[in-house]
Amino acid sequence: MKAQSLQDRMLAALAPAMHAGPPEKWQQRKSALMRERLVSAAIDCLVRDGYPGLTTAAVAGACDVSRGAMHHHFPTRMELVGAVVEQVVYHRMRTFLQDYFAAVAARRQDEPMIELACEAHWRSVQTREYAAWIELALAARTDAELAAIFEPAARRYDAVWTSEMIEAFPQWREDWDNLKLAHDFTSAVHTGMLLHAPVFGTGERLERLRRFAASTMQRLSEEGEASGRTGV
Amino acid sequence: MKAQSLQDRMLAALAPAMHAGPPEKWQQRKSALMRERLVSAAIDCLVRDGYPGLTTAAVAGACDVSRGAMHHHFPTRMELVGAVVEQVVYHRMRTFLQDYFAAVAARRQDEPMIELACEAHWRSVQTREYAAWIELALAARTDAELAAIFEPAARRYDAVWTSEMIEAFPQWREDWDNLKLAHDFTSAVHTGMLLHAPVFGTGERLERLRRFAASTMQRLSEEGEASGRTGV
DNA sequence: CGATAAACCGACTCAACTGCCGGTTTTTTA
DNA sequence: TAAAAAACCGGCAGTTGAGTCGGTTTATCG
Repeated sequence: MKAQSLQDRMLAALAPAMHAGPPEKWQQRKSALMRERLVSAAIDCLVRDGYPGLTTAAVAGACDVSRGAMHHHFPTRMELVGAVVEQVVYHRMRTFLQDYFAAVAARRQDEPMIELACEAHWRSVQTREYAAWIELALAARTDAELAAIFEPAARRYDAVWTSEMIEAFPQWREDWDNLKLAHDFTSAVHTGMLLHAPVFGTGERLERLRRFAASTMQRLSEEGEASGRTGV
Repeated sequence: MKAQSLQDRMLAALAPAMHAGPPEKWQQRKSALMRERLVSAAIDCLVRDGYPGLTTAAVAGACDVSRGAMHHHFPTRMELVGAVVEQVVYHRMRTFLQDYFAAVAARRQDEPMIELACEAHWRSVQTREYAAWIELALAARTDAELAAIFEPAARRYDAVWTSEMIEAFPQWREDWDNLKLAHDFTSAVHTGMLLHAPVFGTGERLERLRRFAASTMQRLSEEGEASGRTGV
């Protein structure tokens, strides 16, 4: 099935480096497990206390291991951060694709695809991994060392999205600029909504904004169809 | 002139506490001047190195004064942060209002007001003070001490905007929900654009998104007019 | 089983930051 | 002009965090 292979290709292009060797002696497996625990704990720290709260002591403590053990897997803090970045980028793509294609498979006949995509994106943006993404993106603005790791990864996410989507939806090709625009727009609005949540709250005011953004995308899509593109 | 008094009222509601005593002995003036220099230097630190980079040593150094002198004006770091928050909130409102009303005064007959407002907002969001606002807003998400200072100020900004605008544009009253929606929407999109700038770049891709957001607001405004509201 | 390597531990050094305080210079006031 | 007050200085804890290192336990292989 086409959607499945698309998912596979996009995820493979962003998969963390470690997902490789299948021989898997027990010690290698134990090591990989520990790395996963450490990365997950690091994401928790990031979400709870922000980038400055991502300290070696906090991460090691959350995993009930010593700082020495952690040093064995991640010699420096920045190497741990690098693993977190890989995981977060991968998870963002995976969550959105899974959610979106599941919704497409289950959709009623009259539901527009673009609406499903907006809703899937909004959900993907509310995960703890995306909260970590935001913390990293913000910190990277003023931390050159982090930017050297994060920004290439963020651009890679963007590049994968762009290159794969143009191949997956050839019928949008004449309207390609609008699909990119829709993606940029949705990303910007949803990120901005998360940032303004302390003021906007999480109730009707936010929900109204979310619906307005989705209907704007709906309209953009209809305009594309009207100007000659065949429906998706 | 009505616009002038509106500005005055909105700015007065957000003005920093220190703008008061007119007697002004030389020493008081000197002290106020030093406080301004320190706050301005703190904003520079915030923009350049983020909230963790806002250290007492960096701020004092940027002003060529000792940490001891700084301690005289701001006994703790958080008191300096409080002054920065006041300044940033005030500046955001001031920049937008001045820019907007200047544009309105100089507009050609066929230019829609909503377009001017979007452009003024986009410009106000590109100042160093708004960059500082973003750093504070983000850091406040995971720093309870900062949140206790910043979030009330941010909500006050929001409340002033809401309460004054409803009075300044009574002809929008039937369409009031849409005006609030437009403001929330524009804030969210522009903030999201700033955050995605490292990926989107600052060229045509960003400009296209900005124009699309502005035209979306234009359309929202026209719908309001069509449904019975008189033009502004 | 013995040797080698990987996983893990706890203590140490070094640097950076905040808050504090005694002392000095400049301005105000009586 | 002398005393009081405000502005300013520089150094001293106390804390926290990153990175390093010798030593210990556990798995792997000959």
